[in-house]
Amino acid sequence: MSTKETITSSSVETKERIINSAIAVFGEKGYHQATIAEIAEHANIGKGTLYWYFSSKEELFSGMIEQGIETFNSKLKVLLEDEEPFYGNQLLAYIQEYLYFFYNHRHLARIFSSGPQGLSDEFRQKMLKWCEQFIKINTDLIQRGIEAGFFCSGLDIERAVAAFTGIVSAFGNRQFLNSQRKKIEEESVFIYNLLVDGIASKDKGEKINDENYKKE
Amino acid sequence: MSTKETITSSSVETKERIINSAIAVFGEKGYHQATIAEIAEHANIGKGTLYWYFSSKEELFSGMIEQGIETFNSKLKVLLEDEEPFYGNQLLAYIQEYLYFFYNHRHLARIFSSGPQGLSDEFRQKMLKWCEQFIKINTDLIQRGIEAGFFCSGLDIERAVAAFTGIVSAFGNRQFLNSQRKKIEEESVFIYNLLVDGIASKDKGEKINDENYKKE
Amino acid sequence: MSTKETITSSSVETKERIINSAIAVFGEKGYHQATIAEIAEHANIGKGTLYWYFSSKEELFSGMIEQGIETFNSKLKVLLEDEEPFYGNQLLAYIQEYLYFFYNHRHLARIFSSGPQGLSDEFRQKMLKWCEQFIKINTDLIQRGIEAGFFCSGLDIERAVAAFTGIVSAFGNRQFLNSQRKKIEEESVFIYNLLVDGIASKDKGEKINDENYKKE
Amino acid sequence: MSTKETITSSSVETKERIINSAIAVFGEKGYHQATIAEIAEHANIGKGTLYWYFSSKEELFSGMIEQGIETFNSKLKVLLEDEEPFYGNQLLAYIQEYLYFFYNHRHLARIFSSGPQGLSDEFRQKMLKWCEQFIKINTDLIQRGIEAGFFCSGLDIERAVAAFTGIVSAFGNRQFLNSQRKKIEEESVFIYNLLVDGIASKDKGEKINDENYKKE
DNA sequence: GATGAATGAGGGTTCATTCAT
DNA sequence: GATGAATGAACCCTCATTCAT
Repeated sequence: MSTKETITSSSVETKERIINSAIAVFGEKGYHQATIAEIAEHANIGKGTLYWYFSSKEELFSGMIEQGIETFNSKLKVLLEDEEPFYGNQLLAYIQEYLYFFYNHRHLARIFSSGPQGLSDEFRQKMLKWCEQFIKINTDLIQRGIEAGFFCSGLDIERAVAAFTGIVSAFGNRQFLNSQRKKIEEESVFIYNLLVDGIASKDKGEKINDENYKKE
Repeated sequence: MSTKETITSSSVETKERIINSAIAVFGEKGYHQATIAEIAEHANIGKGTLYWYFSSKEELFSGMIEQGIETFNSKLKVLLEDEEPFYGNQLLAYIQEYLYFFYNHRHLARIFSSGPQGLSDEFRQKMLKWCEQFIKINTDLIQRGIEAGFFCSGLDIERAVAAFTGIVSAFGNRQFLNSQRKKIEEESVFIYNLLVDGIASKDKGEKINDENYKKE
Repeated sequence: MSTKETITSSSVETKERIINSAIAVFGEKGYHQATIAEIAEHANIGKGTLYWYFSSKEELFSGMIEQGIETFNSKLKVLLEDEEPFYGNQLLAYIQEYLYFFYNHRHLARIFSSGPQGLSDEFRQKMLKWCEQFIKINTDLIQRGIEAGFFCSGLDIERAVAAFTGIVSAFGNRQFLNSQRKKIEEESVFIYNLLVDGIASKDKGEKINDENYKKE
Repeated sequence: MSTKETITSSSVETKERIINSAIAVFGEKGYHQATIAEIAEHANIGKGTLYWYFSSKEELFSGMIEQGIETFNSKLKVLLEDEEPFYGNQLLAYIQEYLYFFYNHRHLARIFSSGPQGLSDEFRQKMLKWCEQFIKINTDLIQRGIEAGFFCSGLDIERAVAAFTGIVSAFGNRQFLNSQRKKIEEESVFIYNLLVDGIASKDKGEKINDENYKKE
């Protein structure tokens, strides 16, 4: 290993350590309540060092999220590209991955649902971009389900994506609020079944469709 | 009307004005980014006056949320106590009320989803209490659905509540992010149908149950 | 005196105290080396109080200079508007006023000669405006001298103003460097005589004019 | 050329490059606003390298000025030692040299006029020494003029030096502020004539002397 | 009841300087 | 000789809170 590589690897290590500390501290306290001093201390570096790698608190925050999002997105993409003959299995794996991620990155989830209050327009733009990417992937998931004949052909995709995201987020937050990790596999199955069949008993009233809804 | 009453009514008015300003400013900026100065200015009073009605920023915040929650909860309770013979109609009305509230009180929604980061333990306790109340009401809703034979008898209520809350929140946030009001009625029907029947086509694979899941 | 007046007068007093402290501290240390903490301490107020009156360090600096400049300019204007039959007396009084001011406001003088390095464009604009005002007043002085037949009719006014300003500034700085106040009256007379007759002996070589300069 | 010499010459070169960068950056931004990082970058070296040649920012600053001053002083000295029969020519050449230098080294001029605010006592001492050297040279110039019978024999030399320095500095700064090079030759003649004869018309009132001044 | 001037702890950021490589 | 990552003291500024009027 050459000197240069050593230096580089050490630099990367420090940056990694900073990001991990950022995840820990931002995750626990939220953006505004977390302090640079605490993050630096957590990473065992001086405050100034942090500024060698990130030009501002916001950039650190943004960099941290970006990394997480990219990791997450790429994991989801891999799952989507899997050559699984039965779509249902793919869906189930996808839901599990989602819950795992929410469990391990509660702060990211919270940031996404709480919105980028009090941050720069630049950050807002980035958030928007991430959201779009995110929705795109989920849209792909649903789309594929329709193509596979798994979901109804007339499904309103946009709404389905919203519902899907909402359910998974809620389960993620629930894990956080209870501060205890549920068996993620069980939860995944529950969500899967809800999507597949709903939760109504089979002798329930009819579904509402445009026709009978208008009659009311 | 005696002088005292006049003063009192004026006090109530002022407190009301402060809360409304708090809703406006906290709603726009979030807790940490909103300042007492701005809220006081928005309410056309001096900062000192605000402290006469609320002993701290956090108390104001907490008071504001409490009011909103209580309004919301009581609305939902009224719906639940309605003597509606068909549970489905009740459920649909409930969903609509939910979405309307989210649309009109986006900030509260955001606060709930963003969690109580960086606030006192006392506040955290209150949040927990509100959450419990909230979950309780939703649990009642689902419970009633089971009793009415509308929902499956074996339904995991806790999970169903989480899923329900998540879906509705997601639709609420979507309205906010897109900055355009969707047709709430249509969205309600979509959610209703998802709960009733799921979104899968009817020639899909079987539901997963404990037995076939273990086999994988 | 009404309550309101009392409050106002107290506010004015505080602001005045801050400006005086700013004069003292900026004057001694220069802009970048002076700290808000020291100025506040010198004024016997909290740091935050300073920000109630001035929105930034630069605004305080700028406000301080503006006040000084305006005081100075108005003093000079009064001298110019004096109904003095003999221009020479007016000139002498003007020079004296100048030296007094330089002696009492060395920092202002220094700021003007050192230029607004490291400050905002807004400040730079203000400086430019002040400079113009300042040059305007001095130009009036010289102009009036020409009209009174005191200065040569063919005098290059712009250059004369530059020379005049330079001489007086140099005497002001000299007082500062030596840290001892010379007898300002004597210095004024010296400057006056230099302007009137130069410092050459009368059997010196001729003045240079366009003709004999070209011959060289 | 031996290796050692090569290294040494390279060292000298590097040091030279640092000083030139210092001139550029200090000149543009002023002492406190210039950063070591920027100077190093401008010189295309690492920050650490700069500290190998100069032990501190202040020492760099001081070294830079010293070099400039010495260059200037030696130029002026050469002019003084010139064997010119007519003093007026020497004076004129001196003035021109002055203006040229100011034009080419505006930053040094500014530093001198802005004073050593916020720097160490050691630096202040150096500044004082340089000032003295500088005044000494100018004093020599004026002294020589008196000896040559060009200036009045009773001239107050100290004051004459101050006035002379002030005038030339003002013309130098003017060049800088206007950002356009005046015709230095013309300006020199103006200054020369002002020194020789003043700027008053010849039917002006009398010079003020101790006798008639006291009468007022 | 109402006000707003005063406070000061606390946080983000800069930058001269050091030192291991 | 040369480098640049690491450091931390110091500074400007914000803002919740208080209190005399």
